[in-house]
Amino acid sequence: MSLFYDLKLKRQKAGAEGGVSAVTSEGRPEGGAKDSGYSATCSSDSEQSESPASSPRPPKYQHHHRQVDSPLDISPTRSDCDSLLSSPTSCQPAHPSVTSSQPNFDVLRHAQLLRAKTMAYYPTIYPQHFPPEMMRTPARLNVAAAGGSNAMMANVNAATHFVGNILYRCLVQPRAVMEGYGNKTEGGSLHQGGREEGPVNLTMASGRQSPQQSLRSSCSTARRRLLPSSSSTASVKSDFGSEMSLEGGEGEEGGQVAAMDGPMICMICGDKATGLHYGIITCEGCKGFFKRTVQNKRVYTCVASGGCEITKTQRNRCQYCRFQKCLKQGMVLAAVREDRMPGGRNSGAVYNLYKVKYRSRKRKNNTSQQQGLTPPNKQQERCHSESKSSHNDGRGSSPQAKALLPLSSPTPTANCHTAPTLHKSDSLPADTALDMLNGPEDIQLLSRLIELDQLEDVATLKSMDNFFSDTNIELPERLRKMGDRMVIKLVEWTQRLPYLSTLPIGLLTSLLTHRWHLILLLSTSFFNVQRRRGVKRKLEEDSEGPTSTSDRHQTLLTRYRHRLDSRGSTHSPNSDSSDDTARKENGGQDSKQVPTIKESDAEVTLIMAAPPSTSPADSPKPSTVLSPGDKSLKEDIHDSLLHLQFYLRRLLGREVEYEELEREIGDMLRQLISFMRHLRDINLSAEEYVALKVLIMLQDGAPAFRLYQQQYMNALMCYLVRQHGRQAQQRLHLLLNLNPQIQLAAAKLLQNKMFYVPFLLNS
DNA sequence: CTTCAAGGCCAG
DNA sequence: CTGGCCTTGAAG
Ligand SMILES: [Zn+2]
Ligand SMILES: [Zn+2]
Repeated sequence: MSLFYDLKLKRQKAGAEGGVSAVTSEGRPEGGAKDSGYSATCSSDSEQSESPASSPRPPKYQHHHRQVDSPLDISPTRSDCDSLLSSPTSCQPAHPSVTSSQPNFDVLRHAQLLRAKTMAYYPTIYPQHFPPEMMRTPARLNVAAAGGSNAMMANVNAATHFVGNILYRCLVQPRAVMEGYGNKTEGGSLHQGGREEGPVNLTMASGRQSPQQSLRSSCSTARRRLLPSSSSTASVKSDFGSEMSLEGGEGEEGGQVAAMDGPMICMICGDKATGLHYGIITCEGCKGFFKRTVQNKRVYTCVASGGCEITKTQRNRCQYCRFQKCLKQGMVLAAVREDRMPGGRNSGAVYNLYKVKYRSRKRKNNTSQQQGLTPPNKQQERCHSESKSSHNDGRGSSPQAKALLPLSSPTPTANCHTAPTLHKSDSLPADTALDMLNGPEDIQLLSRLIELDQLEDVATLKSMDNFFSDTNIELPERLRKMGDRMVIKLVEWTQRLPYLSTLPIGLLTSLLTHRWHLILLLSTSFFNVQRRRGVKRKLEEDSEGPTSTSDRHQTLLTRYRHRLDSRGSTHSPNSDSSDDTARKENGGQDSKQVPTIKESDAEVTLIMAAPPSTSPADSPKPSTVLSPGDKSLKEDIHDSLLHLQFYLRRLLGREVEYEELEREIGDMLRQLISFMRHLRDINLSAEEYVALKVLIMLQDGAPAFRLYQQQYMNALMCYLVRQHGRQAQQRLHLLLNLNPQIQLAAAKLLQNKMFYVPFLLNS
């Protein structure tokens, strides 16, 4: 097994509690498997450990002369750069191990799968944009092919060079870039004008921050604590209930849906079933397996190709495939209670997701009158007893409307669990194709994204430990190195992205060219927030025992909400934000949600695609309540200024006046800090962060990317549904709202030639 | 009071 | 980690 798996195993052991753990089949203790040979089906070819992608050659940057017009400008001069370009080490990844990560088989498989499917529906897309050879050769294979420099490597070099050129120039010479490339891009190049200003009034909340000067962030854990942003998602009342109830997942293959004969058969493994569990009929084992997986947020990997057969005797051979089957068969994630409250019945919202209802479990006629032309061959247990039909009707109209929108948010539920199902009847075949592509894999997509993000060390300058200390090297050189690393990281990152990794690197490069600033801003901001969180948490842990009353309190609160929820109570105790624990752990998420509950998909799309200059005004902001944050914001800015002052002094080797600094970048910093604070306040999770990043990169691009965008959007939505239940849509809206803010802040950074600032803040 | 799905327990 | 068995507790 390659390094890839070894790492995962270690992680599993290490981060047992709380965080998402990734495990492979091998991850299990031998003893666990009933039959020792469980690797029979899954073993497959082990990965040939590939050597880290040989580092791309340093790009040759060309610069335009420019004069240093600001005392804070630390851009290198042309001569500086040119003379340094030849440095052979400049582009060597600091951590070779990092670069060796490659998409695993699943990724490739999915990508290929998707490719195949999309090709079927869009016969014109690929030939047009992607040369066949490119499509046929997954990046990973190229790398593995080792051999000398192959075509792949050449591509990487080219891409690195290209993007690097631009990125570097943006970093140090934003003006040139803006003028040179700014307008030639179709989609979202930085909008020159960035004269926006204020509309980004996100602030709020209390909280003090401490500008950590010490870089103690543990970089290795790219997937830090994924802990669910807020454990109490069960807020009461929300008209979302019905919205969410999806299209009663048309059944697709019902697997061995026992003919209902005497003994019930597990729909997952065929073992003797003990009843309805999480939406379908399963055995005790599959029930427990599903519960543990969801509760512990475990992520598996199939060592084979993801097609392992799940039977009573083999079900323990591959957790990945077992879980996939669970999802495919319709087990409902939301049925696993976050508050762990036993007994009772699930709320209607969850119940509506069930494929099989408690009641009419015995008679499972199959008269689906839906529009779904799903082959009703295999009868699914579905009872259209009560409300179900009404839900379907309700949403029936929406799909049409959003069909044409590029960024329409997916329907909350169904996509997560049911594969091909859904309405194929609706208009465009295109959308049908999209739906077809949504498999249960969605659930794990985000986890995978987190794993392969690996941008933390760049965003925090972690990998540039000698960035400040190494005074032997000229500042320009160090800056250039930083730029190099960023470029390489970004390019590599795009190549690791599921689905996208098979695209010609030229396309990815093109995307990056137009979006790198947004991606970097989001990344740096996210990790900045992450670090503060980490520090804060640490302080808290140090001061108080592990599980104290606060935990219990939290649980109780959650339970309370859960109860109310299931009862359909109408009065919402949103005001309970006064509760200490609620505010602390929850970040006030619930109470902060804006009333704009049902945003039409159209609006969502608008927000996502809207240029910074216009969107801020119309997009509903999470207008925060109290504004004790005002003072805090000032403090934050002040701290950041001090922080920057400190580092700039080190970098420049001379004193920097605080006032001067404030004058120069105060404005921009205010915007940047506001954005970071906003991220903190909404408690952006790692999953949301990675998903958002990809979505931003793909936004309003070529139509060919819509499919991919939809993929990621669905994955995000699945995650949100799982985390926020009925408030998923609101959450999505909140997240998409970040886009214009990001564009504003990023544009401002470029405009002021201060793109290095967020990096320094993280150092 | 009976159902029965959810969570918990804990040998294996 | 698994999964058989037990306790819960809203719904009927
Ligand atoms: Zn089973
Ligand atoms: Zn498998």
